[in-house]
Amino acid sequence: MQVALATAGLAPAHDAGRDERAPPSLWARDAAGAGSRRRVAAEEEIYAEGDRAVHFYKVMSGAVRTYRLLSDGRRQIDGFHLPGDIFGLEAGDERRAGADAVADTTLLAFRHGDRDALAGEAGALAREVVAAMLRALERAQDHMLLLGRKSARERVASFLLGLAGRAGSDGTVALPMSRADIADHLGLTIESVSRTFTGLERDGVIALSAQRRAVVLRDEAALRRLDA
Amino acid sequence: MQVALATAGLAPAHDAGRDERAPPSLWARDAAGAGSRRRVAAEEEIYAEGDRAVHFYKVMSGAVRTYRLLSDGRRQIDGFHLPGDIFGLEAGDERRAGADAVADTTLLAFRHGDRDALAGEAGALAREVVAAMLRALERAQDHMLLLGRKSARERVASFLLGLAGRAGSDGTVALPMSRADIADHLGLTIESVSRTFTGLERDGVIALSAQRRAVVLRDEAALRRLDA
DNA sequence: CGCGGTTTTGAAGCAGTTCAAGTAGCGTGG
DNA sequence: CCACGCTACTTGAACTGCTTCAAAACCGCG
Repeated sequence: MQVALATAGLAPAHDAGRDERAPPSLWARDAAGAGSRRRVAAEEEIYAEGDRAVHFYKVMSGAVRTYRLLSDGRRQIDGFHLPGDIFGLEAGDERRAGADAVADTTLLAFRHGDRDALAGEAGALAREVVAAMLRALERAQDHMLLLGRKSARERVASFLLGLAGRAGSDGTVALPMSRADIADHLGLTIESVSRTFTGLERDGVIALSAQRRAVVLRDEAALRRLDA
Repeated sequence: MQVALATAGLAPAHDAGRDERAPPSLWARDAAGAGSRRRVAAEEEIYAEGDRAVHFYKVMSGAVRTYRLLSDGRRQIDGFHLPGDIFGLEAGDERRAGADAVADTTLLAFRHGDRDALAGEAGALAREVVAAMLRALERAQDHMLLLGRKSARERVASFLLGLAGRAGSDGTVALPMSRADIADHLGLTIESVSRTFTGLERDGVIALSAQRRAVVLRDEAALRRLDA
């Protein structure tokens, strides 16, 4: 039940202006296209709201959150981005959301300007970008339904199923993000998230690992029923 | 604070298959491009979730809501579409949201297939479609923040300011939609919406018309403060 | 082994919901 | 033209799911 991108866009490229952050020196051409590699440590900022949008990214490893803030600090994480996901596309030339690494992360960075060039030919990346945009929109819809109309238990169920569907290998789901991140994604408090996990475990629907950062889906059918 | 499109997409056109509804006979070529005119009465369905997506639309007059449903009937309206807005673009060939007219409405309908043709040249419509997609994404983000983190009063304030910004001529905002529609858009109940309106009126922030379907923004600054 | 951060648990509070009337606008038909 | 009946909106009162505030348990780490 994740929402994907910050915002996607086909806006004209703005190559002028300072970059969102001093671009780290760890760049290198990559085989997977025109992207440059960038490494980000856990909890490190990738870009902030208001920054000039120069690049968009593909997650190679790790996990990223994109979020918006209210003036008093309330935060809404609109999506977690896992390996393979593209994020950071913007409609305008300014960041409408912030992004930072949830865990140690490796990214592939592309200039927004390249997109247009790439769009001309039948490049694989161009398709991927368009697909990412569309997926972002669908996820945003799903997430609005979740935030507007689902109970805490339903939200957590949707979240776990969504994660399982994306990163899920077997019935075990890794939770690279903190309870606070989950809470800010699901529109709940950390206490509610924790209590909901506990409740689902008590009911035999899930099992929590000792370190609390992984979940085993014991009764996926029950979760799907909750997903309404 | 509206969210715009159902979902936007550049998916390959699927000209086969039945249309979402028997296309009404009231079609006619229009000067504004390749669109055909379609009239829809208030509360009439334009298309339903699950329908094959054949057209996308531009609102000429009236108002449209696009929404998703949970199995038990809970509804989330992801956006209201006012004159000038484009909605009904889909990533896949199936409708992920339903749409119906809030009031008597006139639409301009375009085949999804046309989009690709139009995209090739530098048509005005093509630009408009892309812009609509991007706007939809930005609005979805704003709306997720609203649904996930704002109080009832803040939600209503955002909603009114959003409407004012779009359809707003002077300080008066028309509300073509019912309280139920507003509630399902803001993730509240009709009672909460009503009480919040009443509360804002009591505090001199807004004034409600006699028929309750229009609002005067008496203290826009106060609303903006609430918008956080 | 003790410290700092995260997660869980507990208890009280409250914003918004739910259930239940009451009121008002409006089209219909007498 | 007004009474009727319908539907939409508002208001009231009680309830509750989630939050808030507080503290305990757990974990990783030096």
